Amino acid sequence: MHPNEAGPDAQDRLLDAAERLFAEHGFHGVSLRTITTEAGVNLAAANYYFRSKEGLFRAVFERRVGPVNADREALLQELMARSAGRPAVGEVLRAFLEPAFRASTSPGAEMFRKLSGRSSVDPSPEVRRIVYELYDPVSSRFVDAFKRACPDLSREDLFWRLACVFGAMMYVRADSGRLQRLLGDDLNMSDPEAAIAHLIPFLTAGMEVPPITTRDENEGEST
Amino acid sequence: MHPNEAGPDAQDRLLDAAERLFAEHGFHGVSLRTITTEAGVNLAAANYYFRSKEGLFRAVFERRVGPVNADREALLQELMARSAGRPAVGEVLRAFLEPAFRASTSPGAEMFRKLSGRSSVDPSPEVRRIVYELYDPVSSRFVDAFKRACPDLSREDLFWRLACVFGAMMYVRADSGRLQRLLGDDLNMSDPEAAIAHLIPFLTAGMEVPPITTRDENEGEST
DNA sequence: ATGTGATTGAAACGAACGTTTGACACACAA
DNA sequence: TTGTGTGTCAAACGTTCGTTTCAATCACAT
Repeated sequence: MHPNEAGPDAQDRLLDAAERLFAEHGFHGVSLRTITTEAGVNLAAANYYFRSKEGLFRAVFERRVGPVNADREALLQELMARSAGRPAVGEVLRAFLEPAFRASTSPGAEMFRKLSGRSSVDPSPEVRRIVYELYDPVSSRFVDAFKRACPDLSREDLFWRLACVFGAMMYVRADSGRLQRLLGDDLNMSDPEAAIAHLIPFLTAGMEVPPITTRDENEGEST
Repeated sequence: MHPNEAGPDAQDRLLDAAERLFAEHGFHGVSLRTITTEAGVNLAAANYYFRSKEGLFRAVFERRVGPVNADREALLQELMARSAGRPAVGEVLRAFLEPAFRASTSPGAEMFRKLSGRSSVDPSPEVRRIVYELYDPVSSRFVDAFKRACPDLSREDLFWRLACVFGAMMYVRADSGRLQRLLGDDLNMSDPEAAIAHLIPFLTAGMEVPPITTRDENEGEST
């Protein structure tokens, strides 16, 4: 390649610009022309490097999700070893949430958290599909961990409670600005440590509420 | 108007089709041609009745948000009177959540819940702006109610906890299908009564956790 | 019957979209 | 020096977009 020394190369500048603009306008809300202009590269570069607009979108996620998944796996494995397979639910939450908020403090990482949160409930099915494919393998291992941490919960109870966990995590990562409108602009949702410090106690308390539905007899736990 | 007896008129069919397609593909992910074809009306009808694509989107929301806001206002007013201005947080949650899930059982209303949840963190700022404008007046009254229900919480604590509340509500309304992928297709997030029954205990427990940050002296409560 | 205002219809508008092309510039090994 | 692969560039491809136009059509009061 012939770019060089100073600054990131075209591929990285493209990913950075796409990360920001996809987060701020959505996949269908921003054009490759806008992205490539912002990145300072030629329009054709996007298709050259990433085959298509969707390929660029996927590449933005692949760059960030890999490290998050690795951190989550490592924390979960360590937790499982330490707790002999019966972890406290608060510890599972910590292993799940910390990598999601703490992974890298670069300015691009904050943009990606917004993009990831917003894409998790994006109306476009192709957007959600890409996101889920990348997060699912590790997420399903955490579902197992939650089952072990809350053995008294029926699948239905766990379903609804994980909806609260995922929803809260996603809403904070998305940082839509709504609550700042309602409570004051001085408040800030982008501090990873504050997010962790507040979310874990809240969600732990919710997970520890006594079961609502009765646990079905034939629900085996998948050892 | 000259349509009649049988079936909804062009305007309503347009709103119904738009409600579904916006929910499934997003504002920028579906075209007026697709919407008008699905509604069985001429392409020009969308601009004729609603001035623009954005006008149609806004009209979809206005049709549904009005009743939700009215229900919320009524429940909150009744709660405030009954509790002499010091409501239990679980009751505030109930007054906030029940109208959001229960408002109408028509098939269109279920589609709108998805649309509303997904639009709350939509990457496009123009989408979020429309949604917030319609929900905010009543939502800010609920913020006050939460302040009264949790007088020991600092603004920062309340901020993070309401993020969990909004996030959980929005995630369940959005019904992205993610948790069904992880836990099983037999589970169902679209039952309003089940959502209410599970969310309220979970979120109440989270709201009642002891304060994390210390309450600032000069934070006055707005009587 | 006639005029009027509201609605529908087919067609076209210019603009913007994702993508492709082919010529050109560069680095580096042979 | 020559050949090869990689990257850049301006330009164009065909398609689709939101929106507008204007004539045709309808229900209905006059």
